[in-house]
Amino acid sequence: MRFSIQASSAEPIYRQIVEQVRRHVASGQSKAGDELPSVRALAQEHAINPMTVSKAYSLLEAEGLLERRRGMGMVIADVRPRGGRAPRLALLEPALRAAALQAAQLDLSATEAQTLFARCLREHGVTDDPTGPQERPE
Amino acid sequence: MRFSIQASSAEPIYRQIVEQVRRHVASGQSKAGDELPSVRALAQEHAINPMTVSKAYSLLEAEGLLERRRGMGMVIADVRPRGGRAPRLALLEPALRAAALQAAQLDLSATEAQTLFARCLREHGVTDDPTGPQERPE
Amino acid sequence: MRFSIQASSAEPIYRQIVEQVRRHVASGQSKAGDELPSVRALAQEHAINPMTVSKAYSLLEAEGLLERRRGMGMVIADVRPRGGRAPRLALLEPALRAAALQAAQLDLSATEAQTLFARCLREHGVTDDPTGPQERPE
Amino acid sequence: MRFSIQASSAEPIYRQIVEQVRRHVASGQSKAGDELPSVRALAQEHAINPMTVSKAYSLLEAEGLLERRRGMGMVIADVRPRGGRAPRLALLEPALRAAALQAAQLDLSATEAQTLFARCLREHGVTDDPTGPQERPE
DNA sequence: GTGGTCTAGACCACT
DNA sequence: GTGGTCTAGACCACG
Repeated sequence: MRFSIQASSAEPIYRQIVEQVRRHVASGQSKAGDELPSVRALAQEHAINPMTVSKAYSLLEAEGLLERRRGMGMVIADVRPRGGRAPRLALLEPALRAAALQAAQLDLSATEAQTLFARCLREHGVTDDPTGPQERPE
Repeated sequence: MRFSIQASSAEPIYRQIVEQVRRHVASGQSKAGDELPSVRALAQEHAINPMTVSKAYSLLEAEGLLERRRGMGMVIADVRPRGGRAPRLALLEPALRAAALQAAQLDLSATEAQTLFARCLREHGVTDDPTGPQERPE
Repeated sequence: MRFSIQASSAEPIYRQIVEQVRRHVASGQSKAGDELPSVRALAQEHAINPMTVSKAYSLLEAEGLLERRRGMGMVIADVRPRGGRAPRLALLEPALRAAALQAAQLDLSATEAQTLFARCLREHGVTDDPTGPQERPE
Repeated sequence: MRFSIQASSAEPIYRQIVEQVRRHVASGQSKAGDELPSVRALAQEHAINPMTVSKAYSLLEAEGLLERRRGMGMVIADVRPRGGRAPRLALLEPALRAAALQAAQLDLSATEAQTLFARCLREHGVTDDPTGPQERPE
């Protein structure tokens, strides 16, 4: 599993890790039993403090998303494989609700907002190319 | 001008105030000379610390968006009405970029993300109905 | 709220704090809105590192038992006032189950185990006196 | 001799083994000369690291409870059979003291705690059926 | 090798 | 004043 850490971001480093693991699991890119990079390895790779990584892992363990295999590192916990897209959309919704609120306060039109969003999606490589995990529409 | 303050939000209170004033002005819902609620009134109404309100107002004053009228509180400064959508869209873009990044990490399709966004916009009353402040060519 | 911290215990300090807050709330000795000692105050009182206290508070916040009042410290969250004894007994049960398992492996009789438990309860000031929390000999 | 190992427990695996052997011997269910499962057998049966089993056995050997018979594995050492209940009760007491402390902090009554303990004992098959060594307390 | 805990101290943000 | 974050380094426990 590859992490992208931005020390300059306003989002705390430990939280960047937490969120990325959550999304990685929710999107099915990580499955139960998959190993995570060791605290020390991840810390060294991104030149951050091991305790910062450890904090992120501990939170994920408390959340039940990770399991500690003593002496052997952390692995993705055996969370129920929640089939549909629904859980992933639920993770995205807060960000979109916040954006919609801002659009309302800015008195923009729906088309303006959606056109801008479409551009942002393209810039991040989000398309309708069905190459990802296949799932039945609900 | 009505404020919506959420003490439980991750966004600092003073920043919530700043952003809401910015959007209100950018969208033309507040015009030069409009008065803002007094520090004490706003603080009492939302049960927050007056210093927090004062900090927000001071930032906006430093930004040039507000002016301090002695004995009369703060009023919207005489900023040139910037007609176009461009500035308002620029204010919205960061939120949408963040959402697009999350959609990418969640491995969602563009259609899924936009369908959800459309729903969020509707829930916040954002439509294509041209009832808001019209764009005025200079 | 008074804390009893034993640095020599095998139980980590941050966990001692977490458990004591949990029990304090479960037993009704702390109610929603009650303030906790500040991180620095608690750290200084027991000569421990502020970060250790902060870790405990953060875990309790993630658990929903505490709320952060920004710039004003932590308070007991508005958890549903769970009336009965049932939740409190549930918190005690794991310890008693472990003890019962040990009694079984030691091939002790029920009376022997219960007599010993009765003595332990007395030593900790647990009686049937229905007058609320009494001072306990330490 | 049957072991019950829980990798998910907070108690270290090696310690689970040590404690179970101790109780087995203290209760007379294992006698001097009885063989223990081999390190490899025990490790394989519970899918744990052989070094973990070996560590437990070594501790017990250092304690004098086990003896290493070359080529024959470990056997229970020739410890004097200490007839009384006192040693066995002493092994149980720490668990009960911890439980009593929790009961005190939870502001439970003695009767509540003991009723719950009685149920836990029954669930583990601990009765007053006089199958073990009889003795009169005090 | 793994993660856990704690310390000491710095700096930041919010109220 | 409050808590949050991060660092650097130490020591421990486990496998």
